[in-house]
Amino acid sequence: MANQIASSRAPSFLKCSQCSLGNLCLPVGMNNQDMGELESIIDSTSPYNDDAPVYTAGQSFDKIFAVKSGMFKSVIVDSLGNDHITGFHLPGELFGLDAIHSEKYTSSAVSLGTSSLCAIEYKELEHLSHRLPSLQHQLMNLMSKEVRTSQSLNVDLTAEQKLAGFLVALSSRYKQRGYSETRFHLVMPRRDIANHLNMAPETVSRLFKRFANDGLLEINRTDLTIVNMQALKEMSGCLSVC
Amino acid sequence: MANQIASSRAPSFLKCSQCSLGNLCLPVGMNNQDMGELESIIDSTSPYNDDAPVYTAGQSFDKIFAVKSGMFKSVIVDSLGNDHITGFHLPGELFGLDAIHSEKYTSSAVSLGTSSLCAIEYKELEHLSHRLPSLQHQLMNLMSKEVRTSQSLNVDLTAEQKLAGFLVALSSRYKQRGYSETRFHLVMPRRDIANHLNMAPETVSRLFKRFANDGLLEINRTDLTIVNMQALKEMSGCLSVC
DNA sequence: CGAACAATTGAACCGATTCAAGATGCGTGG
DNA sequence: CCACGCATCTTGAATCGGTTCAATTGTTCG
Repeated sequence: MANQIASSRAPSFLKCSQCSLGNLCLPVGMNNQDMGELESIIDSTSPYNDDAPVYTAGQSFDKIFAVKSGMFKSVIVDSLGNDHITGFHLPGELFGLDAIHSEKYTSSAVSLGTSSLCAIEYKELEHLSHRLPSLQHQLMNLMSKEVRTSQSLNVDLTAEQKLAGFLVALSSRYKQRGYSETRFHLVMPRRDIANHLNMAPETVSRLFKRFANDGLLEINRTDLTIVNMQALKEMSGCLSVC
Repeated sequence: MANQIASSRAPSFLKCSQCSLGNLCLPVGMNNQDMGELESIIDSTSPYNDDAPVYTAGQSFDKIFAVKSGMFKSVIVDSLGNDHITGFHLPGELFGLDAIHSEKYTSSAVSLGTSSLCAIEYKELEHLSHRLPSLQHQLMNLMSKEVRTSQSLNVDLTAEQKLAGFLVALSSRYKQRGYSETRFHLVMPRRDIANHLNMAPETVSRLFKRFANDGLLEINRTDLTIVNMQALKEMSGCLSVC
């Protein structure tokens, strides 16, 4: 609830360019005119409340999304009805790209707390990228990075390594977006962290306690301060970072 | 060390088009002229022997590859020196795409047994795809699919589910390429299967035995026959297929 | 044939889960 | 403003799937 509502009164594309495009991963190496073209296909939408779905698995795919504020999570559901959180999306990050292949969203995206985002028509983006090679390059880059990230999650790690790695990765993503890398809020509940990392919530709890006892971090509810980043990195096996 | 440089006597693109492009995933929905252009940037290389590396992690990225015959595996190495097999590559499949982002190969690719492949200059492919929208679309498709596949591997499954799912996925990939879906060779040793699925080789061994006892399959060394595909699919939780 | 390696089998062990309470925080309404 | 109730988080003890270690069998190839 801490995240403020984006009052979108001003022309949406302008607003959007200010609050999100600036630190969005797409416009690397694009000139102003290209940026203008990119902005023109981006729509701002009204905020999402807690647990509000952006899209649901199975829905036909048309847009990808960029987080403006707050946080979203992507969830897939297996045949037994168990769901699995494939990722959390921070401000400035894109999601929905995994749906391109099947032309349907393969996961559901849900807001954590109150969040807001920009929508981008994928058809238009693809079309635009024909004329803007740098944009296309950037898109492929993103996809490639996504592959690498989820591959590195596949290695077999202890619960300790996974949680340490999760925190280090989160920290570096916040840093990249201009937020503090040592202090931030764990917007998602323990249950979600546990689910994402394939462990029991109890294990997350025990580990946080141990990390705190060992002087690696301080944690109070959702308020996290990383004290010894180096130790966390080493503990994680630092695959995702090195 | 074993891999020599393309002894391309015949015009290489002709060679390659016959043995691989036909069931390669790229040229979906492309006309003949486009196909010709695609072929012209593809190089054929001479065969690789057992354990011969196509590229090594850290090498600067320039080409992606398509398997002509045999099998390759992709391996990443973590900071502790443990390696992890991120995937096996069957005839007709592409690999090396995960390197686009970092401009370096992030994994090593190694031949299993004797295998051969085609090389595609990524720069040229990217360039070509500016003029061929369908090719670009296809590339994004592939990347998106790759994301989805490695994401679905991240869910927490029992050893039984993982192995069953591995076999079902392998079967469907062979089928897609025109091979038998019920009988094929497990080219890779047990150790590699175990590594890929994050389990001990002993566990793979025990499970194969149980699957055989339960009448799900027959297995003799590398020679596998799937007897009860349906049961395997159900056992796997069939995330990768459904 | 015999060495070297891969695969199998058995038994002890361990990390993480599960189950079951308890503690803590938080919104709601009296 | 406090008390209640619900949800989340924490903590402890028992259990289990899968690993590890060790020994055996099987396979390949010089």
